[in-house]
Amino acid sequence: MGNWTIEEIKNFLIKNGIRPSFYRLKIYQYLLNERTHPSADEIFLYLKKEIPTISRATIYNTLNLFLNKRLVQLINLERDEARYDATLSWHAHFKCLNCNKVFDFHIESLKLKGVEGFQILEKQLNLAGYCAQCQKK
Amino acid sequence: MGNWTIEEIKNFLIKNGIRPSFYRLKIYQYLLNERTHPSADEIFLYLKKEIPTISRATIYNTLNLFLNKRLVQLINLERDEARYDATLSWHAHFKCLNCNKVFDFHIESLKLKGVEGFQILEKQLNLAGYCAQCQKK
DNA sequence: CAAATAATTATAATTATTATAAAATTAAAA
DNA sequence: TTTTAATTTTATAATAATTATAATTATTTG
Repeated sequence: MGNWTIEEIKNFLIKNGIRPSFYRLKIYQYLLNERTHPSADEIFLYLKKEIPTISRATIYNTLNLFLNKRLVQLINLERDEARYDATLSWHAHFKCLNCNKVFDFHIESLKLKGVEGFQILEKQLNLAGYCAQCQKK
Repeated sequence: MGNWTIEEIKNFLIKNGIRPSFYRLKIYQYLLNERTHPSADEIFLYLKKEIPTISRATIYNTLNLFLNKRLVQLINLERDEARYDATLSWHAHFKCLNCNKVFDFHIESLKLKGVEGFQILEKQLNLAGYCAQCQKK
C-alpha cells in the first residue's frame, strides 16, 4: 500500500476531467492503495477516523462520479451492498463465504456463444465459495 | 411457456424436500414457465393478479427457500434488485441498458488462473450493454 | 378430532442508496 | 482584493429492497 502520492493522484483526476477536491483525492487514494474492494460504508468508516466531518453523501457522490468517468468499476458480489474496484482490468472476484475476504483471479480466456450483434460494455465475473485458508478448518 | 404441469412441479418440489404448498407451486411454476429472470417484485405483481391475497413476504420466503435448496440461482445483474433464475446450468446473463431485457448466453469455455485450493460453489457472469435490436436505433 | 407443526400474512424494522436544499468552499470576474 | 458565480459538501429526508416479528391460518400427525 501507499505507492501513489497525493500529487500523482491529483494529476490523474485532473487528466480525467475531475476537479481534485480533498475528499475526492482521499477516496481515490483509499481505493488505489488499499485494494480491498471496499463498500461505500467501509470507505466512509475508514475516512471518518481521519476526517470526522466527512459525510456518507460525499462518498456516494464521489463513487458515482468515478463510476461515470470510468475510474472505478462496480462489483455486485453480494445482493445487499455494492463494492468498488480501482483496478479496471477484466478479472474475476471471489468471495469467501466464511471469512468474507475478496480475492482477485486472472481470467485467461472466456468464450461465449450467441453474442453476435450485441455490444458488451460491462462484464462481471463473480464467484463465491471457500478460500484455501478456510477450507483447512 | 407452459410446458411443466402443476403435478410435475409438485413431485419435483417433494423430491427436493419442499412441501408443495399452493403458493410455492405457483411461484416455481412462474419461474419455470416464464423464463424472464424476474425480480421478487415482478413475481409478486404477476401472481397478485390471479391471487390478490398473496403477500410479498411469501415471495421472499419462498425464493430464499428455493435458493437454500438450490432450486433457483440468484442473479445480481443490477445493484438495487435481485433476480431469480430456475435454470441452474452455468450461463451468462446480459442486460440491455436500453430496453432492460435480460438475455442468456451460453459459455463455451472459461479459464481462470490461481484458483488452486479454492472451492468454488457459485459462479455468476453478468454482462451489460446494448442488444442487437437497440443498437439499430 | 385435538395437538403440534408449518406456512402465510400484515406490519414494522433495517439498511443501502438517492434526492434535496442549505451551507461551505472554490473559482472566476470585476 | 472584493464580488459573484459555480461547485462541492453536508445534513437530512425520502425511497425502496429485504428481513424480522408476531399473529393468523392451514396442514399434518397421533
